[in-house]
Amino acid sequence: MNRKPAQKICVNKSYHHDDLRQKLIDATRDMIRSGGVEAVSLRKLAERVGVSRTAAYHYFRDKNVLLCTLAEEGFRQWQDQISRIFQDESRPAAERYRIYIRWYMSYALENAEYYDLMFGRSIWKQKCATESLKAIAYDVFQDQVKLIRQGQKQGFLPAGEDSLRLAQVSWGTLHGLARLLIDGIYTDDSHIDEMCDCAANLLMR
Amino acid sequence: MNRKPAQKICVNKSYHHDDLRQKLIDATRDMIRSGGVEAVSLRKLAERVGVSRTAAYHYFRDKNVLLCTLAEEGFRQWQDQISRIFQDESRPAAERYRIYIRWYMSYALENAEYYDLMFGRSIWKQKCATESLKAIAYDVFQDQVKLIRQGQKQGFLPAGEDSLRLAQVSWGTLHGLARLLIDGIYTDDSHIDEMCDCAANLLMR
DNA sequence: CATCGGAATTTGACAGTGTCAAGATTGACT
DNA sequence: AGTCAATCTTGACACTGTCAAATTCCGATG
Repeated sequence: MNRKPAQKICVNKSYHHDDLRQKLIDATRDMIRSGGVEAVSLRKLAERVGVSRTAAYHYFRDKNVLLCTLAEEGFRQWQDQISRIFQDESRPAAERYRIYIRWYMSYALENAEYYDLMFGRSIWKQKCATESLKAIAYDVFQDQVKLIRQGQKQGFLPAGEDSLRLAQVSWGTLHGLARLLIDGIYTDDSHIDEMCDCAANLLMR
Repeated sequence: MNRKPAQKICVNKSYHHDDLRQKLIDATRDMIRSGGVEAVSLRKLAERVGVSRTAAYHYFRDKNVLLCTLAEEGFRQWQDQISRIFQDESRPAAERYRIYIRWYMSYALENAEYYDLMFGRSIWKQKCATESLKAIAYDVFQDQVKLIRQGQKQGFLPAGEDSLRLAQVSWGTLHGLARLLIDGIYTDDSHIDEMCDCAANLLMR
């Protein structure tokens, strides 16, 4: 129990950052954007923020919770952007849906690492997802089902199919294409618009 | 220079297993099946085979090459099974395609960890895939394009679409659904057949 | 004003991981 | 018998996530 008062002069530069939590989140987002989820290391993160290795554990139970927090943030923006697309009354509903498809794919490719975080196995496999993350994701999917049902009523989506199944399959199509491109299985990304249109043609008629 | 005859008396319990390479592959396959790609550790693998930590490095340049070898094996079986489905002349072509879709999904779910290896990011991202792996995967995809083109000629797939795009999108649909289920984003796996049928309905008409 | 509690942060430690460089062991061939 | 190259082991390094136990600090209480 020694410890001299000593260096309090130069203040809490070392101890007590304000809003370390937010700083951690911001830095993590940066790391994901540049190097992907796999490049996120709690130790590098700490070094980057200028704090000790285990400091983050005060704000996030473990690495998984930190990642879930980021993913949650992603889903909120995702939801915003989609609702913005479909609120644009200046275009016919069917065209909005085509735009949505193109937006989906370009978002996924431009934010590949972030998309991978949100929809990747690292977070969702075997009950890793936070309750609040599951909640927002479920919400987003429900929005999707509503849009599909609406599209069926408006006549540009096949009315014969069950709305839930149609939502699952149409999301599956977009997600599948996105993943195949992001993961590097489809190596030619110079015909994405054609792929989008082809998908749209199958869905809408 | 093949040293085949060379059968030592007995011994070599410690040094010189025969066909260690194959033993490593087999053990790795087991580990993948039970715990997934992420559960594969070279050290555990070595311990399991009864060999030292770095023994595997004599047969595989690194962990990635080992995994690619396994994936390659998977693709070969994959190709076999598909060609078997489409060679069954007792059923009409359109029905064969429906069967294929159901087979795809059930294979993916029953061999989730293996599917994840074959089509997962861990292998394909940023030039990790072996040349021979890329070759067989490309081959499988080309088969797919041929089947699509054939289906278009036979009239149960939309003739207006470009065959390549249609192959990309249809695979995308199946892959997307498989991934969403495997990765635990779709949590309800009790309506898979309905999802398959819905996908088939969109594709064929 | 001193002190004390609890929150914030650090240090130390442990069990993992992949992989490299060097050394040890072996069987086959001369 | 001796050599050689293939095979396998040992040692080491730099990473990783996370736990337990210190330490440091701020603010409220006496």
